[in-house]
Amino acid sequence: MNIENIISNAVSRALKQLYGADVDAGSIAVSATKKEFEGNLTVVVFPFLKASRKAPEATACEIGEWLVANEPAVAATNAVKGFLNITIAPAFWLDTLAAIAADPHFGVTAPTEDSPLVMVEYSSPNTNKPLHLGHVRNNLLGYSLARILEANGNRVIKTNIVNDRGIHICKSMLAWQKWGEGVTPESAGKKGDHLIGDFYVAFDKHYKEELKQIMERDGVDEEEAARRSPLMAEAREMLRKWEAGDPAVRELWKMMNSWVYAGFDETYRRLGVGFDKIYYESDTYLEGKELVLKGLEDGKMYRKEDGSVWADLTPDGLDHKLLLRSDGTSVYMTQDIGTAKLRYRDYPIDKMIYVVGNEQNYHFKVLSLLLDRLGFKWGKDLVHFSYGMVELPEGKMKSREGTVVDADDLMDTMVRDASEASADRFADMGADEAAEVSRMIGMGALKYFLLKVDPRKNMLFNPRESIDFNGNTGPFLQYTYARIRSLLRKAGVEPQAADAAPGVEIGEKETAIIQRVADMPAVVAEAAATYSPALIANYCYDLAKLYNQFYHDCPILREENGKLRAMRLLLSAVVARTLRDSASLLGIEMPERM
RNA sequence: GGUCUGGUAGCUCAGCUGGAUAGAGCAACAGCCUUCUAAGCUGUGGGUCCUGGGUUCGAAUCCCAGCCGGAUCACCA
Repeated sequence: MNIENIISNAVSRALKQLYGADVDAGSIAVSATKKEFEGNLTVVVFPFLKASRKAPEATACEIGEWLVANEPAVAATNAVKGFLNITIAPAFWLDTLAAIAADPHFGVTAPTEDSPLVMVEYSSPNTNKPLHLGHVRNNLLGYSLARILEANGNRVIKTNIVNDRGIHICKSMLAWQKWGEGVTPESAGKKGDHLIGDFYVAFDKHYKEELKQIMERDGVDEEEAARRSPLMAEAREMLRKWEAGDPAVRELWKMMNSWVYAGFDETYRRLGVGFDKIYYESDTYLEGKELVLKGLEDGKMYRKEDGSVWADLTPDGLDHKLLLRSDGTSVYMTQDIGTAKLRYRDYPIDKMIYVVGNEQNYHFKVLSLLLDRLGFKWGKDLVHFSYGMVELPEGKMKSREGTVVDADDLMDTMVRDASEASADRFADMGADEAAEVSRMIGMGALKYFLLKVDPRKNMLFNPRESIDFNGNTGPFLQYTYARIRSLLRKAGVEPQAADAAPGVEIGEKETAIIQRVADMPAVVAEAAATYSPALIANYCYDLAKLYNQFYHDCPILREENGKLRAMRLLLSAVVARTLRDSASLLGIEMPERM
């Protein structure tokens, strides 16, 4: 049981004995004491005034006296207005430190067979272009979220739905046939996803030119020109052939997609993300139709006179939603229903989380209602983990204007900058280790930068700032870790839980750190409940900052009191481990040296 | 226009289940490396928490209205 609970329980008992009031311990607010006041924890007594029928300060004093007399963990209290500040007994902090040190999995709850089965969908790329900065945010959020849920005792399946079919793929294929037949990633010396992306851009360029010519030649507007475009007609014809299973088209499609997947795999590997199960839209896009037709039969949908099928969502405050076109083909929503069906067939999931940008908020609101209507037990409370766009200082990312930040280029830049900024520090390392540490730092900087901000907000990605390794950054966490590891190496002993010996003098800084470390399970639980990697990031930063302050003021290796030195080493080791474990929930790796 | 979402220091962001004098980082300025890693630490300056009402012992936080920004409202995905 953590200290907050001990205190709130004790206060609850105090209220019962002193005033005969029944106050649920869970409703008593216990928070960290502000640093300008004395104490570790603070209880706000204003809510108890009705029961005590006394002034705030008098009530706080009475409860404080009761706590000192009856709760061993409480060493002293002081009351300021309606705030009861509580100083926890040093022995309690030492016990806490020892207990944390003795538990190798502190802060992490392992899932069991009965744990909820949660599926997290993230990444979900199109196969016509390489991943960009927006995908990076998506991937890091999705992966981190999965880690956090796992650390909080859920069974998690990470999944990816690859959008591998459609008109956009055909554009790339057509462009390859027209302007690059025979070119392969090997012959071009390019990652497959980048190569395909180039052809997609080439299509767009030619298409734009063609539109302009048609508009001038025929004197029509853009919309009409698009209808007359031979290029677009060819692309559509290719899509038709693909859907009909034309062997040549399917063969080309397979080959080009395989190039793209090889490229994606490399990007995923560098990002440090992965999946347990990948779905391909080409396998799932027909699946939803059946469910929709079944729903139609059961009267959950309706058919218009042109043959199209709709869902009436007006009872839920939304609109009517198209599910099958008049020609019987499915739309995006229907495909997502189909994907849900396959997933549920494959796994008996209890909860589904979709990591998808906030431009699709409406889509997922509708999907939730429809899945619920169609009988998926997790439909009603599926989670759309919605995140905002990443903007650049120059404005929005627009692929057409070439202001997209490519994921691979970005990672290259981060690692290169880390390497350059660290060249002097790494002088005593071998080339391999220096490269590996640079990689961890560059990636750590990127991951922390993108994960520390509230996901649902649009964020500003400032390339210059992100490679500044000062301040509230990933490298700061890594630096703190590496420094502690170095300290422990120099100490030459592995600290033991028993080093938190009774009677050791323990200062304010140490207790503040133990208090923060002890928070980790609660922080993980809250991050899991609120789907918030940012919470973990801020926790890591807090802890690292506390430790750095401690480090500068309190000698460790030079401490002459053996017990005190051992305790501080133990504390350092515990901080290092907590930093490593919590940062790993963000996918951030910790170097032993830097 | 409807719906959703955001507005906190010059900039980037925390804090939001109501609690004490609203916090970090960057940028600026001033200190601290013969001592465990200075990618650090300490200090100074910097605020109409968008505005106006309401709820109450107490509001950045909750409610209502308004202003500003973003997203969305396709037989696209």
